[in-house]
Amino acid sequence: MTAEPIARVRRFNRAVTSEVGALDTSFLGRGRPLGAARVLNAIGQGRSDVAEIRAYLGLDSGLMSRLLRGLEDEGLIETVAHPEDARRRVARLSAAGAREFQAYENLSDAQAEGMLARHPDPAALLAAMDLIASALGRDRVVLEEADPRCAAARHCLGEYYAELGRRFERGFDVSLSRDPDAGDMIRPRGVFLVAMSDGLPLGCVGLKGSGGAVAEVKRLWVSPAARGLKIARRLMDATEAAARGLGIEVLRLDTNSALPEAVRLYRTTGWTEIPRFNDDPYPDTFFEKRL
Amino acid sequence: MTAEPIARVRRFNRAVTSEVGALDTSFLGRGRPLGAARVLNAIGQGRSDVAEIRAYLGLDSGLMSRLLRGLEDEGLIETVAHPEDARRRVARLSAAGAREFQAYENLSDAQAEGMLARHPDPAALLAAMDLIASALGRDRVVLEEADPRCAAARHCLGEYYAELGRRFERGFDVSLSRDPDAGDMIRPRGVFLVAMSDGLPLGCVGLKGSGGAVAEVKRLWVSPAARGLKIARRLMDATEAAARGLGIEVLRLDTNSALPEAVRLYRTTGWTEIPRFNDDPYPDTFFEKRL
DNA sequence: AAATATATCTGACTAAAGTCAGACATCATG
DNA sequence: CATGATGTCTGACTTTAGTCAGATATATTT
Repeated sequence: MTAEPIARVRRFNRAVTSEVGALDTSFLGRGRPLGAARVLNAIGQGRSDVAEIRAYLGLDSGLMSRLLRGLEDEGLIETVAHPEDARRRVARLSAAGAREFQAYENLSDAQAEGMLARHPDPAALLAAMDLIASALGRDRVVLEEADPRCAAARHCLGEYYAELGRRFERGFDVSLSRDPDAGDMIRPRGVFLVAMSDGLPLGCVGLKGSGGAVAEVKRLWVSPAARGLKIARRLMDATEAAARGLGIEVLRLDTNSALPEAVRLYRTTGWTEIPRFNDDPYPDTFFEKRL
Repeated sequence: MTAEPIARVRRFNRAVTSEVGALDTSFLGRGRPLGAARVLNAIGQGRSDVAEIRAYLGLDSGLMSRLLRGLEDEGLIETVAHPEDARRRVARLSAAGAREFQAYENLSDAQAEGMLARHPDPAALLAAMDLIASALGRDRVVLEEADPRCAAARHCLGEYYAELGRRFERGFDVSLSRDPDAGDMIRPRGVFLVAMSDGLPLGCVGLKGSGGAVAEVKRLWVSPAARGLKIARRLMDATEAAARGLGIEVLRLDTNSALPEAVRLYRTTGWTEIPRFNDDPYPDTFFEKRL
């Protein structure tokens, strides 16, 4: 790494600024000023409360009012009083507004698709984008309880299995492992948590309950794009809190010494190593924690 | 990769847009409107011809004229007629303007430094940024003749040696290899080419001449951030052209089967495999091309 | 019920950005 | 040297974004 790190960050900034500038003008390309386009998009994304949009876009109340009136005159939105508080207003897209919003979506999709299509290694490009977006949005990673069979969870589990396949010398085959039943990782028996960053799942963990006082932590995974951001730590803390809420008294987990970051995390967060407690062929290290 | 690729690109766009927005407002933080700040920066970056700046920033001639007048009134720039064409004007920073430009530079540097400092793995972040910036600026990669001892060349060679160290089973030690003399890769004996993308060196190649009709191609390398963009191909084509210009009739090179992309490139671009022609311990494959 | 707080709207304003037509000087070409 | 093209400048204009001070209606608190 001889080249100046700061110069490289600034080169990156220049590159994306000109690209993003092109994106902005494409928004203007639909003959609508940026302010109005931003409000239309905010409404299209599901923000309906006018005050919420105002806070999100950082707009003055007077300006916001005029922008809404303009979109209404164009027939793109409708506003009504909030059912629970008649001072507030809620906005929603009309049929024409939905079409217009979709046109903006299509422009963005086309731009994104073009960028991928032009690159010789789209997977590498996506990995780099995920890394940067996760770094910039590190404060906006939220943990959500999810069904282990939902799309976000399946994405995480797929990546988790693929990574075990790469890291274990003899690969990894889920069918040989004791794949937990989804029902055991849903309330009231257990929970499944996904770490989401602006729509992209970046990590997961499962708490597999049995109905008794002992439960198992399974499937802890964090995307390579987000390692070092303390997401695993947050997932584990949230799992423990959920376990306490379910009346669980003892947590157990199995892992493998080929995953040293995981082992290190357990050792530094109050887990104690215990003898093997199952006959799964993959794990070689076992931990327990009393809550 | 279950998650929608296009959704991931758009997540990246959102993340950098808000970051770049924050950068823009920091420019406004110095009490100067964005237009004037952009012109000042363009001049600071060495663009002096007014027409060129106008084209670069996409400004109307009237607006440009007023922005220049404003900066002149502030005492930040001076404009004079172009020495070869009195219709055109050239602008340059005054001492006060240079200080003001430096203040903007420092803001940008601090922002870049902060981004790196906040990340757990700056090297990975930089690699991702290089990859994306190279992908976005792929059309702006230019080949330049350089001294093999200059900073850009040394950067490339350092990365090249490091990569050989990783790819060869027994590592790589330059001192055991036949390191060409810099003088042999400079005109009139040879050339050294560097592929530059907005200031960052992305690849290199050396033509090592001996004064005779036979010369050797050495040190072909392309940054992992820019693989697949046909830079190696362009470097080799430029090398051949330069060799022809130097009156060279036969090119040779040695390589290693641990570098299959390189071997594939040579095979598909008119090189023919020949018997070993040196006793360097590292190469195991040898090629020749008649010009 | 009165006082206060909140959310939106309206009118009057400013700053910045951008557009357009024409003036002017200079250069290139026949 | 006349003609047309080019680059900059000026004045008059519009659009967009944003600010601020009330006005109005509704909710919350005392």
